[in-house]
Amino acid sequence: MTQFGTFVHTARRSLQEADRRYSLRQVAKRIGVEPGYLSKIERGQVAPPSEAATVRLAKELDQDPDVLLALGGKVSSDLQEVIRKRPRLFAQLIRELRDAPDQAVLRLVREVRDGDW
Amino acid sequence: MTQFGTFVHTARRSLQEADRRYSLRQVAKRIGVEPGYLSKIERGQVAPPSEAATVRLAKELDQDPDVLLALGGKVSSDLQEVIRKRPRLFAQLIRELRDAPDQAVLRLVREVRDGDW
DNA sequence: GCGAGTGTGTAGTGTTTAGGAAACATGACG
DNA sequence: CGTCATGTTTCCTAAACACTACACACTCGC
Repeated sequence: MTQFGTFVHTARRSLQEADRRYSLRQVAKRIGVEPGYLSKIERGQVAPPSEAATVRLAKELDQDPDVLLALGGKVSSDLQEVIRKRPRLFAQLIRELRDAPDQAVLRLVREVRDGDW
Repeated sequence: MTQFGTFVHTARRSLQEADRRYSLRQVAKRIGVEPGYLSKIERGQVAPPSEAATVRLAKELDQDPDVLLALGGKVSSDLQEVIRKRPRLFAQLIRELRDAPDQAVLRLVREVRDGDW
């Protein structure tokens, strides 16, 4: 999963260009990990961090946590909880949507948001 | 999660009543774990087993793997993969459906199955 | 009463996860 | 030159995960 490291590195670099508070060290400090660890993460030398750390990192870099978690091979635990509460229902829905085009999924989202149940 | 152990124990016992091939030892052997381990699982003395072992157990006991995984605090990795491929889309949909009644989710499932995209 | 089969208790094992500590090298600048 | 600040490297580890090995005790059928 070098995807993860590259993504983080690129995002941070881009912020750093405009604002030197986005050095590796300062970002590491703000999200509560050691600089050495963040360095290894960016270079893909270690596995992506825990869910909690990933979310802190995403927020710090102004990225979507769900996307960053996905790059790290994870799924947010609050989503998992929703599924676990009604496993048959959600398993069926999600498998059904595996090959559906984005459009179709989006339509469902809207349909639900307009709360017509 | 003693839910898990109790569920497994009950399911196995019920099968065992009619068919003595469903002793703890024989089931353990068929799903490829040590009897002592399965015993501890049923009594909640250890955490629920890995995803792979859970699925084998579910099939052996003629139960829905997704349900058993859920009882074990897990979500099937193939579902996770679907989500990880389009994290924003699925995160939004699932969160939107968190409080929706079963009826509403079911309607979506049918809607999608009737493939109207 | 003994052998087969049943479930259980204790102890220990290898692997993975999720990092921390500290030293090192580089470059920029005043 | 000295001294920041930057990123990197090496080494280490505590805890959780997912089990195995094996001895023990009980009971049922013959």
